[in-house]
Amino acid sequence: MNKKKQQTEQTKKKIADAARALFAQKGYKATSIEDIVKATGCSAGNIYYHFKNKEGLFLYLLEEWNAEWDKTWLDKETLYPTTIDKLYGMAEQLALDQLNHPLTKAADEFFNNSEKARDVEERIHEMVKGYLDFNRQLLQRGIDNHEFETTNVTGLAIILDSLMLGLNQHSRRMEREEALEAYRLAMDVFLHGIAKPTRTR
Amino acid sequence: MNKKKQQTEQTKKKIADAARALFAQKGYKATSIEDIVKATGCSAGNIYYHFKNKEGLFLYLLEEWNAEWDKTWLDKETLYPTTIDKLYGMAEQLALDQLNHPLTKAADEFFNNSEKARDVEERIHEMVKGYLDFNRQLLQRGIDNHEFETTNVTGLAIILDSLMLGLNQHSRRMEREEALEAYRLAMDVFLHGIAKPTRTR
DNA sequence: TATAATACTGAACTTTTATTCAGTATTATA
DNA sequence: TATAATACTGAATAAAAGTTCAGTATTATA
Repeated sequence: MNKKKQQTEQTKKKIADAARALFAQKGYKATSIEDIVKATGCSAGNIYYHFKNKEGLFLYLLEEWNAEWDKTWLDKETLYPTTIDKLYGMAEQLALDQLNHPLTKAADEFFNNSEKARDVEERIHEMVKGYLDFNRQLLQRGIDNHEFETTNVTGLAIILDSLMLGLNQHSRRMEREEALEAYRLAMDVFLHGIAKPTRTR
Repeated sequence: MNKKKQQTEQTKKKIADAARALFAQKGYKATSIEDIVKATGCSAGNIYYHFKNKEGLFLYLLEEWNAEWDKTWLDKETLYPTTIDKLYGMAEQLALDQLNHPLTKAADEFFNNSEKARDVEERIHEMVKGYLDFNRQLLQRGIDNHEFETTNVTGLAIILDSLMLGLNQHSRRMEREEALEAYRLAMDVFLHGIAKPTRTR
């Protein structure tokens, strides 16, 4: 009850690694099962033995990715004293993540694709909810700390996610420093706005 | 030299109208040429007589759409006294446009699709540049009017576009009023930020 | 060792869909 | 009216790519 499990783990990892690299490089649709077959040396059938289908394989990678993001974040988070610092930290991590690991492009393609099975649609929806919850909790802490003056936490969570989502797309055309700067600027604006402080709001 | 041109115009419009509705409803990839054939009653060959290919047809619709957006905007713009008002007005128009005319979803699918011809990639890039220029000019006017305190106009143009881009995605899951409110809130944040006005920046 | 379970192969299947093109019909030109 | 140009037909093409499955090999179980 060991050599089998070990083998399965190893093969699954081999497929996942190759698929991740290919999806990142070529995009979701442009990466065929045949490509993964060539890259791994294992058969098409074997891929379908370990993963439900192409969508399932990609979802697996997405969730693995999310889990790693969370882990990295938890390690960092305590280092940031204020919520404002945390926000800048989050923006930086998102920027770096995107620069190092361009699965984001394939993810956008996947999310925006019109032909998705019902269960896939649901899992994506769950993920989005997860991102929003993350933002909501972060912002709520800022409110509790009296760092922010706002009531509509849910609304702001969406604004923040929108900002990151959009930047994610734009930063694909940027160099490393440019991207990092853009994410910082986005946080500046999110926190302080651009209007002169007349504050007639 | 008349009945022919008239016929061409009419057919082209018939195809464009049907395609627009289908793309909006089903998405880009999920809309087949066959669908358009059925909806218009004209043959597949005829579609290819009037448009280079499926991509070309979609690009035609996109550019038509952009042109209309500009026209609508120019009509409204003068009604807004300050740049701040203009920004809220722009956000509202984007929200409404998206609510009434969900070609945006298909457009995202199209933009994010990994398999695009070189010339298509370029036309998309031109469009993005157009959006950024639009933002840049708007913001520059605000600076000239001393409404904003900022120097990095180009950076802010990207931030603004990112915000609208991301909201565009989120607002698909919203009702009309909710979406409008989200766009307004986004503008509030863009202009004033969420941090308490300590302004240690 | 015999049997069951698991891991894997790879060719064939299936389906989908954009695109073409030889040929026809309609309208403009001279 | 003859000829050229334009508008259109629709069946055939063609190529891709995800998925399946009957069969084989390897390992666990009893």
